[in-house]
Formats: sequence, C-alpha cells, structure tokens
Amino acid sequence: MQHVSIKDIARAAKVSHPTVSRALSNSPLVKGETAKRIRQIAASLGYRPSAIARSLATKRTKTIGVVVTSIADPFIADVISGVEEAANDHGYSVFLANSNANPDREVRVVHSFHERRVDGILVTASRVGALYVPLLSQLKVPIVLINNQHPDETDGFIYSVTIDNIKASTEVMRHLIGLGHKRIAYIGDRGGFQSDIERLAGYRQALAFAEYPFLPELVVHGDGKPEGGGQAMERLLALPNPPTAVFCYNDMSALGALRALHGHGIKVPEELSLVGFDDLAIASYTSPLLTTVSQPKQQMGRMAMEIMIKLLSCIDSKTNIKVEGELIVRESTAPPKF
Amino acid sequence: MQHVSIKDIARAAKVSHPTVSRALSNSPLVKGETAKRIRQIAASLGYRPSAIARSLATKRTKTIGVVVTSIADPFIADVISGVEEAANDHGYSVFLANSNANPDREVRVVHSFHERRVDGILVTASRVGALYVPLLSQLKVPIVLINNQHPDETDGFIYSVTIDNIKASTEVMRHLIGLGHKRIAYIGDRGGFQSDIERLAGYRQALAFAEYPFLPELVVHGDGKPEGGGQAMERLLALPNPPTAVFCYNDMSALGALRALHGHGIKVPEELSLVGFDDLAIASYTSPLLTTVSQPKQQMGRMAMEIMIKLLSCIDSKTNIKVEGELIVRESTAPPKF
DNA sequence: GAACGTCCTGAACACGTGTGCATTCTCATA
DNA sequence: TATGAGAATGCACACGTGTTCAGGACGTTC
Repeated sequence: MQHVSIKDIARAAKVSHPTVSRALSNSPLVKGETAKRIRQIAASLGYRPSAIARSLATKRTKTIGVVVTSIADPFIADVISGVEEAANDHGYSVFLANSNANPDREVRVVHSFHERRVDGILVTASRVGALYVPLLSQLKVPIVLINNQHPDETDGFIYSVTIDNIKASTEVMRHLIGLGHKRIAYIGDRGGFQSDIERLAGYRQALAFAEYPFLPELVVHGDGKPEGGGQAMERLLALPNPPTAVFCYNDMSALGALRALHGHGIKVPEELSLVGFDDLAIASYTSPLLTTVSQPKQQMGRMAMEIMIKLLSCIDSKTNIKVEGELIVRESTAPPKF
Repeated sequence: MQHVSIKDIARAAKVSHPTVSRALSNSPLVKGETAKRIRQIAASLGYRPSAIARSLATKRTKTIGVVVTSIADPFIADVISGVEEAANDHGYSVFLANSNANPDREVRVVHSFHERRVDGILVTASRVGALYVPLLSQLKVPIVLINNQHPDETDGFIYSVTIDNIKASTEVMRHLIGLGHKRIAYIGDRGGFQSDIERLAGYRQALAFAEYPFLPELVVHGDGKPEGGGQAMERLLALPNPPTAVFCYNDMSALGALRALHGHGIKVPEELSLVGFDDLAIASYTSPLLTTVSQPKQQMGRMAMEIMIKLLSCIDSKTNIKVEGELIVRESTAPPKF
C-alpha cells in the first residue's frame, strides 16, 4: 500500500470514510470530538490527500497552465516568478510549458493542458495567432494574457495585463526632448509585435506634441535581440545626418546598439544618448548604465494570476489591466554635445 | 456535460466503454475495423482523455515536480528550459515551484508535489538541507538533483547531474598561469556552496601543480551577486600587493568586480585579468567581453530529465553524472603588464 | 409514553479510466 | 452438425475523494 487513504483512516478510527472526508474538511456535520480524533489519526498515519482523486470528484484541479514563448528570456522569467508566487499563495500549482513560438508545439501544449484539465491558462508575451485563439476558446477555460502581442480580439472571454506602452514611450521621448535632442531615432522590432507598434506610436505622438517632424529614415528595425539592434544602429550611423539620441524597443536591442557604438568609438552619452526598455538586470551592469523603462514584471505576473483566481471564484474582474512603466534615468542619456 | 468521456463514445458507437478504452490505446484485443470506427467517432466528438482519471486508475501521473531556488536566476532559467523540453518530448508535464530558499516554502512545495502525486522530483541548485532530504525521501519517488550544493548524501536513491567544477576550475587557472600571472586571486561565495568549495579546490590544485604558494589573503568571499563581488574586489585592491588576475566564483560576482575596477579606473585586461564562471548571456555584452566557463545549462536540464524518465521506466541509470565545462576565452584576460 | 426535531453517521453513488475475468461470437475442424 | 479454439466484447470492479440522501441516536415537548 503506497499511500494511506481516507478508508485506511476510517478503518483505524472505526468510522466510515465519508465521515473522515467530512472531518478533514472541517465540516460542521461531524461531532467536534470525533473530528479531532480522526484528524489525529490522519496526522499520525502521515495522510496526504490525493489531489488526483479530489480533482476527479470535484472537477477542479487547482492547476493553472502557463505557456511561455521562452523561459530563458529574463523578462518572462521574472513574470513567471510572480505568477508562481501568487499561485502558490492560493493553493494553486502551475504547469509550465514553453512553445518556442513553434505552432506544432503550441498545439501540443494546449492539448496537454486540456487533458490535464487545468482550471485556467496564462499566456505570456504571445502573439496568440489565428491558430491559437479557437484552440484556447474551445477549452472553455478562463484565459489571461500577459503582454499580449496581438491587437485585440477579446471576445469577452480573454483577459489581459499589459504595460501602458504609449504612455511609457512618450515619457522616454519627453526625457530626450527635454535634454535638447531634436534628431531622435527609434530602433524597433521586426515581427509587428503589438508592443512595438504602441511604442512607436508613443514616439510619434511625442514628436508631434513637440512639433518636431517625423522622419521615416530615423525609424529602423532590429529583431528584439542584440544582433538586430547592432545592425539597426549601423544603419543609423551610416545616415548622412545621424541621430543624436536613439530610443530602442527593448534592452536587448539597446545592448547590441551599445556594442556597435563601442565599435565605432562613439561615446555614450557624450556623443549619443541611448534608451532601452524593460529594465532587465543587465541594464544595471552595462557601461554606461542604461537609461530604460522599468516594468513591474513580477507584479504583472502576480496580477495576472490574481485575476485568474478571481475569475475561477466567479468574481468578475476588469478585462484589460494596464500597468504603468517607470522611466529609470541612468547614465546613457545626456544633452546633445552641440 | 463539460467533457466527452469514453462512455459517450461508447454510446455513439454502440459498444461498451472498455472497448473504447482499448481501441483508443491501440490494444490488439479489439478488431481493427471496430477500433477504426471508434477512433473516428472519438475524433469527431473532439474527445480528449482525462489525465486525471487515467492517473487515478494507473497510479502514474506523467508529471514531474521541479523545485528551483529562483526562476529569475538566468542560469536556472536555462536549465529549466532544457528540463521542460525533455519532459514535453516524453509526454511528461512539469509542475514548477520556487522555494526562494525559504524553508517554510520548501516544505509547502514538497507537500504540494506529494499531494499531486508527481512521479518524480527535480531539484536545481539547492542545498537540500537536513530538513529537506527526509521529506523528499519519505515520498518514495525518484529524485534528481542538478548542481547539488551539498556534499553528498546520496543514500542510493538520489541521482544528480553536476558540472565538473574542479576540472573547469583548474582549466581556468592553467589559462591564467599560462598567460604569465603569478598573483591570482579567487573571489568565492559565502554560503559554503559545494560548487564554491570545489572551484576553490581546483584553484588550489592548479597553484600547487605550478608550484606557486597558496596565499590566504588572495581568497576573499562575495555573495555570488554583483554587490558582493564588488566589495570583494575592493578588498583585493586594498592589499599592499594586489593580484594581477582574479578568478570569480561566477559571472555575477565578476560583474560586480568589473564595476569596481571601472570605478578605480583600472583597465581590464591590460592592468588586471578577470575570469567568471557560468557564461551567462550577459558575459557576451560586458566591456570587455568576459572570459568565463560555459556550462551546458540546457543540456544539463535535459539530461536530468532523461535520467528521471529512465528511472521511471525502471531502467537503472548512472547515479552521478558529471558534465564538463568549457573555458571561453574572450577579452577580459591577457598577460600581466610587467 | 408517543411524537417530533436536531444532530450525527453510514450507505450508495458519482467522477472517468483501466483491467481481470467471464462470456459471446466466429470460424475452422472433426 | 457438433465441438473446440481463438478472437472479440462486455461485466464488474478498482483507483480515492466528495456528496446526496436515508436513517439512527438522543433529547425535548406535549
């Protein structure tokens, strides 16, 4: 006999197993004295209830499936950290699965979650493509997206937590404009991510507000990674009239840009100002330290999980929560030199 | 009716539910023709078997619990990535839980895994304290440790995957000694981690082999994080005769050391050589690029999971697997200047 | 002393799947 | 045609928990 069951306890206590079940769930239906005795016996036998059997009976697994595009992404890792913590606090466990942005794998992951009868699904930073939404909705399970990278197809059953990209982006631009910069470039991402689109929108709004012209040649695209950021920066430097400040879609792009600048012997921030986005740990250890936008990553994960738990308790929640980023001014920005 | 069950299929196919069960598991006991018809009906009804019910019947959940000290640690995140991938490949799902090195939480996590009847438990980079081992062994479930930070208390039922710290460490030292360094310092960790002890042992072995004296003042302790690394470096710089090369317990410590050196205007590697350990992504984006030891992080995770799966298939496996690190020489090491 | 209400307990069943065993069906052989 | 073997199927139960309902024990009231 591998595990002790409530029947074993029942035998030892000379009662029936439903009584044990009730005693252990502190039901008022069982006499205090008996309940106490049963609980003592359960403890002495080292009883641990089977979540499996309980799930089968109650049709709730207290389990959340979390899909990530990559766990190795430090941004996502932080978010997951908050997700797991909140889940644990409420007695939920998380199934972690990464899709690697691979459609086949995404399908397998969702099927796996379905078979395991998760109570809800959390998706971080995914594009939730055409393929994905019907699959998910078919499960009839609450879904919360974190930093959704798709316009907005909430049919009412999809909830989300995202950062207010436009606001954060205009704040970055206000900072640069306030320092006196006039030729400000934007290094974006390539894939048409929603966050990229919004940050670019903020960039343009701020330019318009300051009555600066929007110059298409100052918007170039990387790939969200250092390689692409470096290449994008090279293209900016090759312009007849290069920018004096560059706002990058994310810190990884900024890292690549920084390396390219190092390679050209261009001093940051004396000759060129650089801003990132995300405030990854690495941003505090570059030289110069990177000015960037901090997102409350752990908190976003926690909020997403708490929305989920509310939904599962049938407490309705706000559909789309926007959190605010915070501009962290470090050493990579300064007034232009002339 | 939320989910379709094999009974629903049985009704539609006018057979009994055991026949459906057998047909869907490709049992040879059911006639090919009938099996095909049943599978078609199952597909058309969108049937997904309940892993819960199956687990209850078979007493195997195809589920692995993974305990980490922190998901936000980039090293661990990479390991987990390999773990999850291997698990997915074999039809297993992973429960992720972080302990934050908090004993209360550790206990809760293990209990949670126990109740969920996981088939096995994976622990990364944990100290597996006195509290922990009996708890885990009590579950009578295979356990695989990754980078275990505790001497060795494998009572036969604990398996592990670790890096060969001593070998990697002596290789680092051979590199530095080969460059001509004679005063080489070691910035260690504080907690008495096994990996720290072993890397220090490799340091001493290499010194002995080269017939250099071991100087206690050249061994200082940080905390495995940039702050501690920086402070440790400050102490080394304050010595009457500072080292010409510094070998750091890990990249995070090296990062802090590098900042301290920047602060003092000491050029790396011209005036002082610096080596890290782990080859975190960040090591490729510092300036200068950090010479360090690369560990096959994802692969280690994958191997650990594959050992686990072997164990669950009753195929015995090597108890302790050691993988080799690789010295990555980048820009932070050079011959001493005099 | 009977009727009634309250409090507690146990019997029976449900959840969805897997499996040992008995049973039926099919077909070839005697 | 009867018999047997072997293939195909169904019956019954198990897994561990929760829940509904019926019923027993006990005390109170008329």
